Amino acid sequence: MRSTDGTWNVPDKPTLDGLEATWVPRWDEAGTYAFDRSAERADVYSIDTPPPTVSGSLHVGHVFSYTHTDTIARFQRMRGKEVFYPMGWDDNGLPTERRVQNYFGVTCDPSLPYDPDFTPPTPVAERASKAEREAPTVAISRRNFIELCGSLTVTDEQAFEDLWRRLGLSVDWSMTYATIDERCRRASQRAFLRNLARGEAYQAEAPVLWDVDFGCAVAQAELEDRELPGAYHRIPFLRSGSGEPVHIETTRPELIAACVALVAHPDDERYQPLFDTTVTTPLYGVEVPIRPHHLADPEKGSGIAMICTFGDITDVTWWRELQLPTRSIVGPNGRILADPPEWIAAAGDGAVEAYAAIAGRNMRQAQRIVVEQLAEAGSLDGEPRPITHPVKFYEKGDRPLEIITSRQWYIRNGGRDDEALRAALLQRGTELRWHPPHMHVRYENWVNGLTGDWLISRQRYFGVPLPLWYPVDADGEVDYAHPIAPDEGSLPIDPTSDTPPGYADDQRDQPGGFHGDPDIMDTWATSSLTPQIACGWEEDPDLFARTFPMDLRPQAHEIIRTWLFSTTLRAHLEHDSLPWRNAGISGWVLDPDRKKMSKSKGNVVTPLHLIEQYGADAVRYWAASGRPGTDTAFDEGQMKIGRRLAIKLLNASRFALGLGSTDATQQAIDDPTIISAPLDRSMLAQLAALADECTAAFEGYDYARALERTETFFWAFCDNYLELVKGRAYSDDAAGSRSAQATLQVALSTLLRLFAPFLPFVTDEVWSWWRPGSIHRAPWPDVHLLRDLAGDGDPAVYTAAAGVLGEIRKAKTEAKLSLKAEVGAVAVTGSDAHLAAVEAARSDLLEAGNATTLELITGDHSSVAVTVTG
RNA sequence: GGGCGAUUAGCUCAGUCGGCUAGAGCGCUGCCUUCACACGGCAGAGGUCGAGGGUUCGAGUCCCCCAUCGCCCA
Repeated sequence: MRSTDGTWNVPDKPTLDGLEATWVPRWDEAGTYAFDRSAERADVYSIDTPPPTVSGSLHVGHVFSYTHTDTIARFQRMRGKEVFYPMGWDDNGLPTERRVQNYFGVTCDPSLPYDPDFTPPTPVAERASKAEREAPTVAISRRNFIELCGSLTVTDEQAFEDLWRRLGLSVDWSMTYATIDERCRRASQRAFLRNLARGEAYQAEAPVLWDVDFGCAVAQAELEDRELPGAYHRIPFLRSGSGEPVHIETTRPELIAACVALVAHPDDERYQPLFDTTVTTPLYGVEVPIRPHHLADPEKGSGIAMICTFGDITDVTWWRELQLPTRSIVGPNGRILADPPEWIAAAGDGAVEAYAAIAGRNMRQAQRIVVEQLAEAGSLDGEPRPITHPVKFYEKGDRPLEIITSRQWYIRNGGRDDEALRAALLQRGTELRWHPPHMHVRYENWVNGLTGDWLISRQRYFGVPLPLWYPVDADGEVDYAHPIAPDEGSLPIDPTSDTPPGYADDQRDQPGGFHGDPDIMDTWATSSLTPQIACGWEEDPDLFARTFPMDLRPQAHEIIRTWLFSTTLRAHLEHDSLPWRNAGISGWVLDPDRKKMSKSKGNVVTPLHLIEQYGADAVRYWAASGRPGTDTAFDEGQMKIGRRLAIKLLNASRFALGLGSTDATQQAIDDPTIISAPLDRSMLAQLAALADECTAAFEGYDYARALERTETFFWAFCDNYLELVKGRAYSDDAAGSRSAQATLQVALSTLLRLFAPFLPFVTDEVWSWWRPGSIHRAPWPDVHLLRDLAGDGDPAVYTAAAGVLGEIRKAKTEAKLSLKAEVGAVAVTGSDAHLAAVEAARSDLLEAGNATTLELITGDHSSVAVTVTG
């Protein structure tokens, strides 16, 4: 406990128990981590913390990466930087919608009116009977749904904050934001409107990847490939005139009705004669041309492919580049359109009849039916040939994506036709300092692989609304070409409830009135602005000037393509700068089978019980042992070691400080000759080297190295230095004792501060026994001061003495004796330099080894002979 | 298919500019207790550094190639 009268207060029986409960509130009350916004930019270190998704539970993967960042934050703070370290919550978007749906058993129906007296249903998990738990979901209005999302996230966020505090994150909790809060909605809408004004945002009626279950467009960054079984169906198309068959092979026969052309490679001699002739589709008899295109793969299937609008993204390329017509048959619900489209109707009754069989069916049903129809018509050549192929999915989705044509909003990202922008973004990637450096490659891969602009509109509810209205003409048609934007001063707005300037509310969706855009923006469209949001862009120019561009973006590697890239893009467009100078990329936590921990695999470990069992410092120790960018196995064994280290710190500190409550540190600073013993000076010289190394490691974002070196030094310090000076420290030799005490205090103070970024609880606890203030606001060890105190100290003395002491211990252990057993003669053979180093620690060695004589023999080889007398 | 990373003791990992006999912790084995520490300490055993080739006086480290695993991209 902290002394109040200047005396030390070293407990007899120090313990780790209850440290979190003591220190979390104490740091809070003292404002230990509060950001001082009067600091100049050069003295600020600002961190763009990843806002965790609050709809899920925290797992050890979060603890892992957030601890890495916290060690950097604490190092920078001790180095004298004013650390700007806010936390955010990502509550915006689909994960929250799903959680609310499942938690309360509700669904959103935008056609329902708002119910101001709405009472949320009892959470499903709290319902008394099975029947109640299995009751049908309750449909509620969009606004009620959004309010419910808001209330649940508040609860979730509090639980997250409590855990983060308990883990010891040195966040300034007064600056927390949430991606759905008013400030974020305003920033997100403002940034979009600026993109729009500069021509960086645009809308287009175009084919988009579409999740049929969510009824929502999906961006390239949200895709993932999954290997699925499929089958090549070999199907003849008949040449117009001759009726000669041309066989195509397709995995999607159900889309024949959407076929607009066949395509083969221009160099493919088999098909060259057919180019610009036509064939008719089976079942429907629609005439389509055969066209050449270099993307047709002669090796694949029969080498000639059917182009449908749209079966996959290659179809979209062909459709665009060959300027083919659009013949869509799939609706937004993932089912075949109910009414026969015009080109089918025009092809005659047979076509309409064939189409009617699949109208309204889902893709799986439609395929089965079409295959049967083809077989009956003799239009299926052989059995379907099973294959496994990659299919595009929404990363959170359950069924393959379809491609449908719809009006959506985009932000230019260099992926479509703007090579200058792409080059500029690649350049930003080289300006950013990556830790570890090889992560830069992932960014380059992604930017180089972009195939289109960023689709930001989403047909969902809980998110930041697109801040636009559209005029409705006299015929009641919405005029999308002339969007109406709000003034920045009125943000944030919801166009489905707010009225545009110059209109009255009763003109909503009326001829001559307006229509509010019902879409929301991609969650990344808000998350990509976390530096601007955290730093107070356009709302607090003073704060912004002191914190932006930020110093560090910590994040995991799998979201380089989404979060890191989109943030870089937004800052480039808005500020013509990088959003931060450094990117610190954490690896993943793997389970013992080296699989990534994820909810879907069911192998996640939640952290709370680990903190309870081992202590926050121990859990942090495990996390900080994982090097930047390196995947690390979850290992409770490491936490046990961390806990042991923390206990060792308590006990070693108790010893070092238990010799007397005199501040020998200041005395030594005033008069460095107080530290007179060669061993003491030697150890301090090595300690200075350690501090140097740790500083360099932290400056290179290699916290793990700093921890490892400090730990190794400390353990040897306990085994060797403490044992060597113990006798002298307790002895009547006033000068020797004083030298030992001063050295112990300097060393302890230094080691505690080197450990402080990793073990914030135990180090502040020990600090409080004898030092004023928090260790976390104490200065990082001053290497120059340590070197001054070490004076002419020769590092070899400590090393040599530790070596001889080790040999004495070994001899006693091998003789199965207590380490306190008496030893007769110790004879050290070695070079003159080595012997001189041993000689310098003679009396400490005799005392620590409980030996009677120490003989030094010059020789070519080093050895130590110990005569155990018993 | 292209790229990045990894491969060192039973396990988890260090190994910085190429330089003594390749290190640590865990686990295992043995020993030592009360004067900092049994929530402990000390010591011991344990390795063809994934395979092969090359450069070099000298390679875990640099180069080439291969294998396996993971990830990113197509």
